[in-house]
Amino acid sequence: MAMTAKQPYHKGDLPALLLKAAEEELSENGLERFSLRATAKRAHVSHAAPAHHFKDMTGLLSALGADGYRRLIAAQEKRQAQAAPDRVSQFVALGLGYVDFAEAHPALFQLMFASEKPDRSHPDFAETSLAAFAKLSDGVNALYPDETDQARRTTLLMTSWSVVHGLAELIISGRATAPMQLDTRTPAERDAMIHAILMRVHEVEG
Amino acid sequence: MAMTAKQPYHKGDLPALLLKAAEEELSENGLERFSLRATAKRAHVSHAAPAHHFKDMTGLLSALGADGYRRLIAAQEKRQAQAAPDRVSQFVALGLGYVDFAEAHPALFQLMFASEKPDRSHPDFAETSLAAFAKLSDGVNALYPDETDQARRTTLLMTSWSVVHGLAELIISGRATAPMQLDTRTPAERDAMIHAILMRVHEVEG
DNA sequence: GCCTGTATCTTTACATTGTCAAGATAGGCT
DNA sequence: AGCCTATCTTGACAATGTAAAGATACAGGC
Repeated sequence: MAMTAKQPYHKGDLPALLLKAAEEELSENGLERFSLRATAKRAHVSHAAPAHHFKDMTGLLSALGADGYRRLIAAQEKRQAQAAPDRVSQFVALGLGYVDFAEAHPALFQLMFASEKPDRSHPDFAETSLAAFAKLSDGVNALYPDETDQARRTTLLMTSWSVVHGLAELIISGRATAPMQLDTRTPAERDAMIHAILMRVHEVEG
Repeated sequence: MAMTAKQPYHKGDLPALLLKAAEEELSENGLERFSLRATAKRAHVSHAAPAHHFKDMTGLLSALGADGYRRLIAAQEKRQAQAAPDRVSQFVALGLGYVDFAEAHPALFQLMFASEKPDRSHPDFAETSLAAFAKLSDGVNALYPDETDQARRTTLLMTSWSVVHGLAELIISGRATAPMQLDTRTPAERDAMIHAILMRVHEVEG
């Protein structure tokens, strides 16, 4: 996402400005109340300005979603950098980063995974979402280096993905708050609970 | 215009008609393109007619969501009736019914679990969603009748719920199709895969 | 039987939305 | 300099959810 130093016009880097404004709108109002015109207004441009950079709302949200995948991966890598180097710790870090991201950017997370507003065939969106999938897939495979049965690998991958994705969804929709008593947990307790949930899927010792 | 004999008014049971129309709209257009006016048009009433029975769109969708929870439970019970009576089979049936429902009514599922359009404090919505949660919770507890540690019970419940909910979300969003090759599976194969994924969480023998 | 009242439904109106088309602006290029 | 093209603004349009006012039809009291 690095931008060139040379500003194209008098307005500054409008695409970046719009992406920033769009995310702020998303955070404040949620995905379902997202408005293109409000985004333009927040960026101090006319309501039709976004159309020239992103063709329509789908284009803007596709670009924003692609950015989201990059930041999802970054959140996972941040956790991995803090974690012990063994396979299990590295795998759990993937899940913790996944949940971190969902909690920090719930509307963006929904945009990326549970919305038809972005265009999944958008080049950037498709590429980054595939990269995120590949990262998770690699993490699961690294947990079971000796597993050769393809069907079992699929089961392990889908179980891992399902549990972390489902947990993220249940947390950001507020449905996990009461069962897990999340509002009375310290960050360390929260991490320990998520660790226990994620590793319940795997018989590997951690 | 011919009138029915006993129905309250000349129009028949409009609330039920609207709920049916709303669900058809939801199925055909998805949650994000749902339109109250289109629903009214489908029911052959004016666009403002729904407001008198359900105050606004939130009211209609809350009622529809409540209906969804009842049918989610029904889908689970149908699977349970077909399954063997042992605890493990009954538990897996809960998960299969959960996924069945999500696949059969993806937009309704999203409305129930991943939307802010319905009002979760709506009496009917709150009650039925709680009943669905209780059913799942009971199923998990029945799997571990001897478990007394509350923290472990919570871990087991949240892991089970996360994995089945995440799997449902990944399936209906199309993200599980390729990894699981769902488009080349027979129903029996699909059930076996889901069974394997769900039971990966539990060390109980099945 | 008739009249009033009330629940039901329709019509009208309004602000907001996304998108398109036409006009305005300004920097780049020959 | 003068055209050109990308960029942005303005204006317009259809669709949407909601509220208010008008119309309709049944219920109940007299």
